[in-house]
Amino acid sequence: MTIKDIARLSGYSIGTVSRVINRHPDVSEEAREKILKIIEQENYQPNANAKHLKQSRNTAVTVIVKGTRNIFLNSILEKIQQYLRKYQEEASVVFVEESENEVRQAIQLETERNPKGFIFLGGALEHFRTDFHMIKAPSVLISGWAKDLGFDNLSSFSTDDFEGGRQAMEMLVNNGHRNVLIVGGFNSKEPEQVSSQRLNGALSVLKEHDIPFERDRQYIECRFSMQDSYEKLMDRLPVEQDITAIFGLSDLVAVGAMRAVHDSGRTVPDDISIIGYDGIGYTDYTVPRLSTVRQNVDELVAQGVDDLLYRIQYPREAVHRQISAAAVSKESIISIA
Amino acid sequence: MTIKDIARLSGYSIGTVSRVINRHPDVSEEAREKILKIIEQENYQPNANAKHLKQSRNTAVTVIVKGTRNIFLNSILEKIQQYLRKYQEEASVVFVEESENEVRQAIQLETERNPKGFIFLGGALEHFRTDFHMIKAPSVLISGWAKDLGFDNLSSFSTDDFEGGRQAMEMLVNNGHRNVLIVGGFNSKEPEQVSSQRLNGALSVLKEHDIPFERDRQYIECRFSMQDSYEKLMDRLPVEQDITAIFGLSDLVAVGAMRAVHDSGRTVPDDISIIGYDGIGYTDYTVPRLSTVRQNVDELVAQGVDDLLYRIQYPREAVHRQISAAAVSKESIISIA
DNA sequence: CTGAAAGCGCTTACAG
DNA sequence: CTGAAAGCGCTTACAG
Repeated sequence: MTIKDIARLSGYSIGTVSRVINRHPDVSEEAREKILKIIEQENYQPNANAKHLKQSRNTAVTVIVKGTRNIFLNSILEKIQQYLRKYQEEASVVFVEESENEVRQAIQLETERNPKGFIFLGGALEHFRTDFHMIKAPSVLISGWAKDLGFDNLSSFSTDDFEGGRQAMEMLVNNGHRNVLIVGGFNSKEPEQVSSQRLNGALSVLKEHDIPFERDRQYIECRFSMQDSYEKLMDRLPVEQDITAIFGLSDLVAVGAMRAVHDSGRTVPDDISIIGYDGIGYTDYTVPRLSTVRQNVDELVAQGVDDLLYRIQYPREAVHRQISAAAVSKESIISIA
Repeated sequence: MTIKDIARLSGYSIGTVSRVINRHPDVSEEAREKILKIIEQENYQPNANAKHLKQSRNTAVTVIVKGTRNIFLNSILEKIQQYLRKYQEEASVVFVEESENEVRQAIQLETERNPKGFIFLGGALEHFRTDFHMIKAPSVLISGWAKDLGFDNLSSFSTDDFEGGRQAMEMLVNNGHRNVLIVGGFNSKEPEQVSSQRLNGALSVLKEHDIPFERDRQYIECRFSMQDSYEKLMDRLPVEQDITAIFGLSDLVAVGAMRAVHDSGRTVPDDISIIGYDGIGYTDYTVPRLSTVRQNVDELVAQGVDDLLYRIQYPREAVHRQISAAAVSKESIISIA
């Protein structure tokens, strides 16, 4: 079943059929209806290769996952693929190490494969700032905030991370914790980075309560991985005998922290309370269960993918939206008030 | 830069250039060398759309992941993508729920997109047995054993799961455990299913040691997820006061089991020792650290992908290979000998 | 608003 | 072993 068959069946030329398929305006209502009906009847699917030969665009949306072994991003990826599938869209996927520049990778992919759109899962804003202007395809950043970069082909959908950070810290403070460690991310450079937002939200709560926080000592940078969190904390916990709580800026960081607390001879939550961020399923099965700030992954994915598919069809300006999160209290926090 | 440019630069026709690119035998050594040199010089990449328009094959390899929220399969997926990338190959990915028929999905995808090859990550042998004959593209099953199905376009690479199951149970038995529960998978139907292999390996060890095992009572079916394992064991643990060890047929199952043991008022490993299977990174961060049978993911991926790419180029018969695994002892097992 | 035709970049019988 | 040419299924100026 090709465009030729549809043309024959409808009595119009292949040119007109093509115009109908591509929503070209200069087609009579009559022709459009008749042709659409036949396309439907015959369950005709245009050949993507032929289409993109002309347009020299690839048929797939390319998803770029920044970071490996990241359970949270993997769970988003699953949802994205399943959501795209509903619209018969193909998801091509590329995993980029945290140390690599994901935008440069995308630039290279655009030359090699020319995907019709990019979805970035996570990412370093500095790379977007310096390199994204080279990207032409409609793109969306999920779990990141690109509004202030001002690219007209880059939308972004993220959790309201400042507010999420606030909620996490409020939960600790409300339980009487005044001496906390915050762990995760690298926040010197980009204030819009998700980890900075979460950190700043948390700090704003401390400030409101007049709780002192020595940033150099009490904020610990590390990758969003169990391993890095664990190693950094194994170094620091021995010299931090007074802290009563840890806010891990991602669940993986919090899980690494739980293990480090244990290995440094203290107990969660009796000696140290812990809260994470993301809401990965695993937080229900740790011992103790991990309190966390649950991101609304379904909403992030639905809005992000909808926006991208729309902009692939009908160019319009990028949109930026924040989705609210909710802290969830579990066994890993005790009240010391 | 198109095939035309290469033809012009080399002095040969585009037909000959095309033959060189596609490794067609009927080309003189002289022409081949000259053309390859120019291709190299100019860094020419054939246009995949044009190529596949003719061959009407999609440019991507489609990876079908059987199961969502499966950390182990996600980690394999990451490696597969990175490995394919090295060869400039595109990975299109589809996640299929455990309850769905992954082979029927593939059949549909083959009609819609005609990928040049399929990689199945995990899967139910019964679906392969009944439906795979409809698949034409070269395929490989990773983490599954398809040798006995005898399809000539389906290779398979798996861990030697019988041996892996043996190692896990030997570790328990050597530590004095004689009253164990084995949890995970659905083993009534397919003896070649990975879970059956692991189970049978474990049972063979018990038999050698003359340790009794009431299969109906001591083997518990469940999905390879934390949640299902947790729920099944919360039901069963109260009535199993005598057991001293649990073998989870996947790490996720073992993690769910750890939590269930805890919630039923017992302690790991003091009351109940636990060993898992797969070797996901998380086993290093649980409290206590989880003993497991580590699968050699790098090897599975390297061999599986190499075989598939080779067979896409040069049809040959499917290969089936088992890769050895190694049990790793950690804190979740104590000796009661 | 519509059709006829050129052309996208490649592969592959066919003829030599 | 090689070239000329048809054709894969589509899009899009061009002419009407």
